[in-house]
Amino acid sequence: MVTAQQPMNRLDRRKARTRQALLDAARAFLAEHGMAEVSIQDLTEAADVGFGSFYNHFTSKQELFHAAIADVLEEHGQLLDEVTADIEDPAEIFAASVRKTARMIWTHPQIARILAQTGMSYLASEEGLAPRALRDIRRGIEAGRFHIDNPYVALATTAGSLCALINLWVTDPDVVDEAACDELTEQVLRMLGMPRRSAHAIVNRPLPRS
Amino acid sequence: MVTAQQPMNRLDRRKARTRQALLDAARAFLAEHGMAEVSIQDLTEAADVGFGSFYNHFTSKQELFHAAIADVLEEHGQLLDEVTADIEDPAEIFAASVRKTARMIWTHPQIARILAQTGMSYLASEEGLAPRALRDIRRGIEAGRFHIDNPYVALATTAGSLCALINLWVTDPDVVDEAACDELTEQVLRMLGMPRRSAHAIVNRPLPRS
DNA sequence: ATTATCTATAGATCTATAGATAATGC
DNA sequence: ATTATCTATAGATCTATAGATAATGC
Repeated sequence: MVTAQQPMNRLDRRKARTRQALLDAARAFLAEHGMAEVSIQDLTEAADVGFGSFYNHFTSKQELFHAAIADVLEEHGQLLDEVTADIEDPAEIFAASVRKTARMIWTHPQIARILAQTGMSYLASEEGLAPRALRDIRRGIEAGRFHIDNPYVALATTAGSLCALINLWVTDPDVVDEAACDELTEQVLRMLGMPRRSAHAIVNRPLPRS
Repeated sequence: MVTAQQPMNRLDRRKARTRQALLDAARAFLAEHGMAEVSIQDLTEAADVGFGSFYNHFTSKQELFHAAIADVLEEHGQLLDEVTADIEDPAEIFAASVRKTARMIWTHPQIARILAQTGMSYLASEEGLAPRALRDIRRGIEAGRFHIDNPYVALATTAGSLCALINLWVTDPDVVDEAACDELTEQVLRMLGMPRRSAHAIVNRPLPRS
């Protein structure tokens, strides 16, 4: 979603603000209750926007939710790119991505909750973790650091593990701490065929900036 | 849910039939569309039951769906108990459970789809895979076959991987075959700290009867 | 006689739109 | 003058229940 290149006048900005208010409201509901049981009226009220304005921007709840999720995936992807920008080794990029994603339960709780509830359906998506993880898994295999046959299965396992950890945290916050995040990452690396020793070493590296 | 011990007369049987028809309809919808966007009317129509009869058995959609999911978890648990009845080694019980669960996409597609969509929320549940997996993971640790610190994290990872695999199959059936199921199991075993060699060996054992 | 099922319906809620209002562009 | 927002509302849909009907118990 590239921002418009046209000169933005005040009218356009107001329109964008309304749209964003609706997207924000949708995200809040998604994080809290999933996609279920929300009326358009609830959404416009939460967004503090006139009911009819909804239809200036979206034709259905579905469409709004999809747009909101697309934004979430995009933000997640951006974040991972930042964190891994200075890393060369694909295994380390992968590890940092998983560790950072797990830690989003504290740094970006809303995004984390939405990922946990909807992420699984977007494994084949072109945004967010999926394409990046797939890329790193393939590179890792080429570099001889991972030993698996089917990258898609490995991706599913990684994504599923992360979603499950977030879900675990939602229902039982005390069980999940930073050590648990790193342990999960270590387990995922083992799963990809890394020796126990290397897997342990790699998750104890300092995690790059925010 | 123990079946009533009272003598079942015809009236009771009819009542049970109606209830079951509603549960079956709910399962069909759950497998197909998740919990979203189904009216009670849709459900009673699918069950071929008068609309008002719904309220003889359930007070809300939620309640019906919860009962349906409880049944699914129960059936899943039963199936795993059957498959692992004759196995002693906790690691092997665990492996057989995971392999069998993955294969349910072919043997029990409806249950598989429901697990994939709702399973993550029931990680703390007392039914189905969760308590069994937790038991086997703990036993495996005691027996020195698994090497992990946090059984809950391991459970989350296992469940998440399975749900993700099922989701992958739903969106892209060709990617998932029996080999993929066994590879996933092998990866989960590695993740639990088994040496690569043992993990590979254990998923190539013949899988007990249905 | 009892009990569950079914049909019909009142009331609530939700969606989509039309028309009025307010803000901005030129 | 144009464009987005807001308010009000018609029509559709959905829930919960009351009362009639059908099936079974005794």
